[in-house]
Amino acid sequence: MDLSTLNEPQKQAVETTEGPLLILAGAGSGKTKVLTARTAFLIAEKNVSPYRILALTFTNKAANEMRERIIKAAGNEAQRVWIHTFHGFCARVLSSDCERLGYKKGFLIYDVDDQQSLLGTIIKDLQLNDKVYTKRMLQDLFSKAKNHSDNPEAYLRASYQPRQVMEAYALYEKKKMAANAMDFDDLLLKTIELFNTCPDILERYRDLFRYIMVDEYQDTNMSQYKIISLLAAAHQNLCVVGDDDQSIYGWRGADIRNILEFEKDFPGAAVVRLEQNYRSSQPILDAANRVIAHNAGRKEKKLWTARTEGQPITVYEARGEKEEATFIAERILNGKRLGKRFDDYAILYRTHAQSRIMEMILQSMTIPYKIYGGTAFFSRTEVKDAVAYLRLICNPGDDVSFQRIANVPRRNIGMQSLEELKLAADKNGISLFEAAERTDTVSPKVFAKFAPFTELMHTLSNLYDKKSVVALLEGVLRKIGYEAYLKASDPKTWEARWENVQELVGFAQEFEDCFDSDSEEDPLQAFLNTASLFMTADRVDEESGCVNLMTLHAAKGLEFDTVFLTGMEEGVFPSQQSIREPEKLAEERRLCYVGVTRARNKLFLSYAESRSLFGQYAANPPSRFLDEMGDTISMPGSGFVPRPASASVHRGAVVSPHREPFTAPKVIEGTKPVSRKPAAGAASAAFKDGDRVKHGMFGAGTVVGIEGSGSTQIITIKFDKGPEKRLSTAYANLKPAED
DNA sequence: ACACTGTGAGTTTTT
DNA sequence: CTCACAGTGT
Repeated sequence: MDLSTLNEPQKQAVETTEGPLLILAGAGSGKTKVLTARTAFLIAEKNVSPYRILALTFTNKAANEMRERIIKAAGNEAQRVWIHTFHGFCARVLSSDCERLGYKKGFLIYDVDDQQSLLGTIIKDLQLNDKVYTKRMLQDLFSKAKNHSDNPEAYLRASYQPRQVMEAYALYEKKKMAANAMDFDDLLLKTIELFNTCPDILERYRDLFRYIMVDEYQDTNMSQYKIISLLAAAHQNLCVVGDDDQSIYGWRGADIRNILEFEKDFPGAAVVRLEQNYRSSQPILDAANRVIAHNAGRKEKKLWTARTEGQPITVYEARGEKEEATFIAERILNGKRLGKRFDDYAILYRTHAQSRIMEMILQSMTIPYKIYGGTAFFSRTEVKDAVAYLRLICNPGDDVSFQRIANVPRRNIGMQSLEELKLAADKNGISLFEAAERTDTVSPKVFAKFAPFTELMHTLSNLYDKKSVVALLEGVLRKIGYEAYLKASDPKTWEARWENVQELVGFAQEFEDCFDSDSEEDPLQAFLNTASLFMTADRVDEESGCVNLMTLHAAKGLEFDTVFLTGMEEGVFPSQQSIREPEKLAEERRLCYVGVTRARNKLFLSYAESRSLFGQYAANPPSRFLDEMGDTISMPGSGFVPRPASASVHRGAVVSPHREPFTAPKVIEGTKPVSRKPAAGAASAAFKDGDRVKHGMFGAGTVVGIEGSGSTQIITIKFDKGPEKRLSTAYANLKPAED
C-alpha cells in the first residue's frame, strides 16, 4: 500500500494498528485522510476482514464521507466496514435484540419534536404548573440526566429534583415504552443496558469488531464512552481521533475529559500528534494558536503550515450590524469581480438570530446565499405530518403520531373529542387508536367522530405491500388529499411545503434504491428509523454558487477560502451567558478557534459598536478574543482602546435608540458622494490611491486601496511603521498628510 | 372548532 | 424585534 502521500506522524497513525491509539488531530491536519488510510491499511496489509472494523462518527455526513473515501482507497469490499453514527449503530444493534429489553420488534425512534409533544401531554396529565415545568425545561433536564449517567433516574434524584420532575420522568419513560419508542438518548443508554444485561450479545460484538475507530472523540459523552469501552475492553484495539481544542458541545453533554484522560483510561495508549495544517496560511494559524493558548488544561500542540506567506487578517469595526453586513457584502462583490466564487465565502455567526440582517443585505445586493441549519428538514410540519401517517400505519400504538394527524387534514376533531379519547385509552390501558375503534370505551358521539379517521387508516394500511415505501407514501398523500390541504391552509407557502413533501418522496426513493430487498427487515420500519436519524435531507444542501451562512457550530469540519467571523463583541461572542463561567468561556474560546481555522486564505473579523438586540440597541466592547489574538491581528481605527483587564466595563449599556440609521448613502461606484450627513471626524475628506495620510494613532502612511464610498468607505493604508490596515474613513481619525 | 389577540421569552443543537 | 403559545371571543 502506498503511504507516501502521508507525512511522518500521519504514517505513524496509520501503522499503529494494535492497542489503544490517540490521534490528536489539529484543525486541517488531514484526520479523515488518516482514518481512511488506516482502514485501507488494516484491510490490505493486515488482512483484516472489513466487517470486523467498526468506525463511529457523529454525523451522517461524516459517516457518508468516510464510507466513500474508504471505498475509494480500499475497493468495493470496504463496503462491509461498519461505518455508522453512534446513534445509527445503536439503532442497528437494538433492532436485532430489543426484545431482550422488553421492547417489541420494530421500535420507533422519537425525535425532539416527538419528545416535546409527549412532554406536553405529560405536563397536562400530571397537571403541572406549565410556567415552572415547561416542555423545554423537562426535555433539557431529562436529556442532561441521560447524558451524564446510565441511571438517569438516580441522577435526577441525586440532584434533588422536585417530586413533579420525578413523576414526569417516570411517566415519560412509561409512555415511551407503551408506544414501543426510544428517544435519541435512549438509543445509547439501551445499548449499554443490552450489553450489560446480556453478556452473550456483548460477547458477540466484542468478538466481531477487532478494530474500532472513533471520530471527533472530543465530543463523546458518557454513554458513548461506555459503549466504546465495553466493545474495546478485550483487545483494546481502539483508535480515537479528536482535538480537545475543538470540543464545542459540552453544553450537550459531551465530556472533554474523555479525550483528556484517554491515556489514563487506556493504559499504554500510543499518542500521535498531527500538527501540520494543510488548510490555512500562517497568519490565520498564528491568530488561532494565540487565542487557544489562553485556555488552560489543553493537550499542548502547535499547528504549523508550510504556507508561511499569507494575507493579513482584517479586522473591521462597524457602527452597527447593518454596516457590518454591508461591509461583508461589498467585500464579497469585490472578490467576485476579482475572480472568486460566491461559494468561496462563509459568513459565520454565534447565533442564528444574527443571520437576519446579513440575509437582508445580501438580498438587497442580489448575492446568492444559503443558510445551513434553521428548521431541520424532518422537523418541517408538512414532512412530519406525512411521516406521522407512515408511523401510524407501521405502529398503530404510536399515540404521538395519532394525535398529530387525527385532525390533519381537518376532520372536525378537536380538543374535546381527543381529551375524551385519551381518558378512555388511559383507563383501559390501550392506545388511542385502539380506544377509537372500540364502541365500549367512548361515547357514541366521539366514536362517530373518529370513525372516518380509523377507517381511513385501515384503507391506508392496505396500500402497503410490504415492499415499496414510495408507493405507500404516494398513495397516502393522494388519499388524504394533502396537496389540496396545503394549498388551502396557506396560499403563500404551500408550494414550498409541497416541494418539501416531494423531497420526502425523493428521500424514500433513494432509501428504497439502496435497501437490500433480501433483508428480513420491514422496509417501512427501516425507512422510518433511517428518517428519524437524519436531521437534514442532505441533498438539498448540494446547491453551489452561494455564499455560505452558518453558525460557528455548524461550521465545524468545513473549510472555505474566505471566512467572515462576525459579531466579535463581548456578550455576543463570547455569549453573555458564558462570560461568568470559566468552563463555558473556555468553550466559547474553542468555538472561536474553530471559526478562525475554517479559513484557508483570508479571514475577516468584524464587530459592531452597537447592535440591536431584542429591539433595543446595545453597545458592547470588542470581543476579548480579539485582544487575545494580540499582534497577529491589527485593530482598526483610532477609536480602539484596549479593554481594561478588570471587569469594570459597563456591559450591555443601552444607548440612545435614536441613533442615526446605518444606511449608507446610495452612490454609484466611482462618483464622489455628497454625504447626506457629515460623518464623524474628518471623514468627508476624499482620499485616493497614493495619497499620503496621517492617522492619530498609527502615524503617517500611504493609501493603497479604496473600497466603497460614503459612510461605508473602507480605505487601506500602508503605514510607514507597521503593517497595512483597513480603516473606515467615516470613523478613523485620518487627515491628509502635509508632506 | 377556529380565528384572533395579547403576553412573554429569546444560545449554540452532530442524533 | 419576532416567534410561539395561551386565552378569549365568535
